[in-house]
Amino acid sequence: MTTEELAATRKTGAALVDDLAEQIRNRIMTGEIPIGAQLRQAELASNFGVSRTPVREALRQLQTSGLIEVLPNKGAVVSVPAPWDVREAYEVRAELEALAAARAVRRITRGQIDQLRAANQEMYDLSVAGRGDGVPAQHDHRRSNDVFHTLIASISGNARLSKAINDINETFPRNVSAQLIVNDSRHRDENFQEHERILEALADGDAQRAADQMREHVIKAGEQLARWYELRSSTVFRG
Amino acid sequence: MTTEELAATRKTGAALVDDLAEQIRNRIMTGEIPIGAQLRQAELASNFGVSRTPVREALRQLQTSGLIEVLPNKGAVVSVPAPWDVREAYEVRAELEALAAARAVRRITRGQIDQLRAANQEMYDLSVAGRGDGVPAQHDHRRSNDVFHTLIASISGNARLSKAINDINETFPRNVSAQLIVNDSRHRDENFQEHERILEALADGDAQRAADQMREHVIKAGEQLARWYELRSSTVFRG
DNA sequence: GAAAGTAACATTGGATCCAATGAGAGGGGG
DNA sequence: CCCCCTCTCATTGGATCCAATGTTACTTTC
Repeated sequence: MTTEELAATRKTGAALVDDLAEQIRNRIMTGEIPIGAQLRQAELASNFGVSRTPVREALRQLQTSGLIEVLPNKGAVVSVPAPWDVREAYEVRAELEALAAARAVRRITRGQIDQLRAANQEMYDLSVAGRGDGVPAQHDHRRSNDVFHTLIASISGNARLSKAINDINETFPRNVSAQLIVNDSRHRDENFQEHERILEALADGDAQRAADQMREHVIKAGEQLARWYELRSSTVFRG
Repeated sequence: MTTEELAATRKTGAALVDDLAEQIRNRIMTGEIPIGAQLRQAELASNFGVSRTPVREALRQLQTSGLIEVLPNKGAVVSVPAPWDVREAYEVRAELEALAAARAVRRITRGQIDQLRAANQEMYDLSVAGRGDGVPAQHDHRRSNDVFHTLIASISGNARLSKAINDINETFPRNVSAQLIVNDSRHRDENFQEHERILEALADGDAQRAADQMREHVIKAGEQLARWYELRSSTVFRG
């Protein structure tokens, strides 16, 4: 299908705009729209079968969340994350997820621990099975990883905390980090074991350890992502 | 002057929309536009001397940041904060500001400590002088308070952290907390002394204590704000 | 042949238009 | 007397319009 108007079964108002923003965000997150790419209003409008008006409102939302940058009279481009900015953001995210893990200790149930363990195992299996399979494997992997992290955040019982973590996550396309973990067995194993350590701390009811393990894990993930963007920018300058 | 078009000297594009969003946000933050109030596009448009188009984009930005809610075909209203939501948000803010304080310890200079001390003293003096003077005193007080907190955040050296803290702050109108502190001498004194304790920890280079004091201070402020909203909602239901 | 100017084209951006939905008043029926 | 229906008005929301700005390719000149 050339357009996705079928999916947007005649929504209207805030619903339509939010939906547009969500779909554009997804395309950026998955890398379908690459970093630095121009977002032309007319093109997006025809893609989604609407006029430019709601598209522009959706772009404003994405601008506010920092995923795109809007230059006066030049339009919107997907933000290219600076490595230092990634490190800063992940330091914040690490602290927030550490808080979430600490809080989750007091509220987590046996069933939820099993759920988390299953998500982690699934993520590992997907990584092993999908080596080199490219985009779909990365996509599935990212989903399981998101399940793991968002589940802990939601168990924390603080909706604002979940939202704050999510807001940071939505700032950077993360298909790249999935790529790393899927294709590099060392990263994959480390990632799996870090999750397991967090799980153990949660199961033990050790809030301090859960927080520390989570903080360390997220910082490490951020470092990998920052490195990837460093590599990428130097490649771009060469190529 | 009836309109503020003078201030908006023919801006255009993202600059105009951002400016509109900023001005509307200010009016909400100061209470000039009260909580729960309807925001009519046509009214705002004529107030600012523009058409409804950029106003709608500005409203989308405010919607994304959570300050207003947009209901389909019914327009935008200023969000009325639920007390539990305020507590949750301030728990997050407390953690972020604690991190900022801890990080600031390693970077703060003697001059900056003096600056902070001056801001705190000014805030106290303004509170004493402005008792009962109403809106202007509250406004000045809130500004000095903001200086104190944003300065520490900026000293932390993590721009994302500053932004995350700011994003949470911009979610709730805070004229009310200023009102509390200006008019209640006990709150005023406690606020002053909490700031002093944070300053001492910063001056001593004690990251742990700075973080703990800051966390406690912000949680307490959040509790006050939440209480205020509780009181308000029960009053509204009676009146 | 290169650089600068210019003219056509593409794109953004605010204003305006009209359809659609919602709110409220007035009137008719139970 | 109260309830409900309908008609009208206010407001939102997407589409369209036109001016303004930016970009690119072509031409002209040195």
